[in-house]
Amino acid sequence: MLQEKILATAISQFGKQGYDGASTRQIAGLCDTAMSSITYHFGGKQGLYLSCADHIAARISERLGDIAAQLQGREAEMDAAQARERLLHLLDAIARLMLDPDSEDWVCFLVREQQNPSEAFDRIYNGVMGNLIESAVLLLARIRPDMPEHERRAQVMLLYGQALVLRAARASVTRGLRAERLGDAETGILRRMIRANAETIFNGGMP
Amino acid sequence: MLQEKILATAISQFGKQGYDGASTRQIAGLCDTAMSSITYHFGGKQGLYLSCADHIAARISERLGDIAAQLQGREAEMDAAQARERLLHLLDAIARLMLDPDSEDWVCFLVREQQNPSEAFDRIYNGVMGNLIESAVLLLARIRPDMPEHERRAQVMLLYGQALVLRAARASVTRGLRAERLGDAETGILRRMIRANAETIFNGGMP
DNA sequence: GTCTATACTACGATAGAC
DNA sequence: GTCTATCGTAGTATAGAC
Repeated sequence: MLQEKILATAISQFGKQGYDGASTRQIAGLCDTAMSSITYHFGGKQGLYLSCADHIAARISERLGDIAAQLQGREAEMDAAQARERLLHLLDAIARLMLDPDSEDWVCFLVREQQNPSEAFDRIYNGVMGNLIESAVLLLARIRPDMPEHERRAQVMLLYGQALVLRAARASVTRGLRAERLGDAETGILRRMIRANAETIFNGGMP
Repeated sequence: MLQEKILATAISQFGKQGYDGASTRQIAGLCDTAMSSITYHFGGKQGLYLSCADHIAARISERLGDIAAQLQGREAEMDAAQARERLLHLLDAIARLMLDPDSEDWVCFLVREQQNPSEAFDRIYNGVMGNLIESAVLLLARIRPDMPEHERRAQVMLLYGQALVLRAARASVTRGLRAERLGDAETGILRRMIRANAETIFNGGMP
């Protein structure tokens, strides 16, 4: 399917080079087609970019949607131990996402987009990201009912930050770990430590 | 000074729009000068970009250099309690940096640069960022001598990640906190929680 | 639907006047 | 040092053939 090929190529190019850096000519060229195909199928560069955002939202759903769907509205029924396991699982899934080479392009797209959010960010946030944050907040409410709501929200963002850094500051992380790249060994350590930190934080302030 | 004005404007534009998105014409225009001034003073767009990197490294030094300088080589002499206070102070300084509106432009520059690191990233990393990471690793070694070196390195990156997320995913953080922007109230909570999390993590696994 | 042609704009670099 | 003028290149958009 030409449209899908263009979409995948565009996400890769936008992710690598940013909106302005990527060119429709080059994207079309990589798909062995003419630039005007993009106009025809997506209405232009801007339209292509927004379609990329929708596609990314769909991919996040594919990958994390199961977890979020299982949670949908059930957070309130869980006991603290169940909620804890679910949240740890969610955090690990996000960490794996940030470490997965296959997701590099579109996570880069997303990180770039957050630097100056446009309509594309709205689509992704409203599509799935917001749900992932809200689910985590609800789970944390079961784990730490003592904590004020606004602190729980802050805590969720900080927990996600530990995963995000693995992609957003990849260049610093590889150097900081004195590694050439994040291989299986580094990946394993980082995932274990994110989990351990989260568990420690869940217990924080509680006897 | 025209050169400094161009530099400040360029950091802002590169930060907001990325390397390709920013244009030398526009940067010159914002400084009420001709585009060829950039050629004259910096040798071209690429030269200007690298000068921005050096300027950013200098600004990080201004702001965090004191902390790093005080630490220079003294980490080994400290006892665990001193090291703990120093590292908490360093983390808070970085968190404040990520929250400070004045640093928005150049932190954006840095986040963008990490998406596909060039020579500009080398200059900043070798200039100051590497030192900040290594200092933190040495401090953590005093606090958690039981922890293997490679885990300490990973832990430092995760701790920094909690601060980084405040800038790199600002759009998600403000929405996640249900805030319009990160004001004094949110800033205070986030800084307190980063500190509390770090303290908890320092104790993690220790009785 | 997909291609070729072309129009139009904006960019970075550079030469030369002052 | 700073400016104007110009060149070549590369971008998006669009019209029209097939």
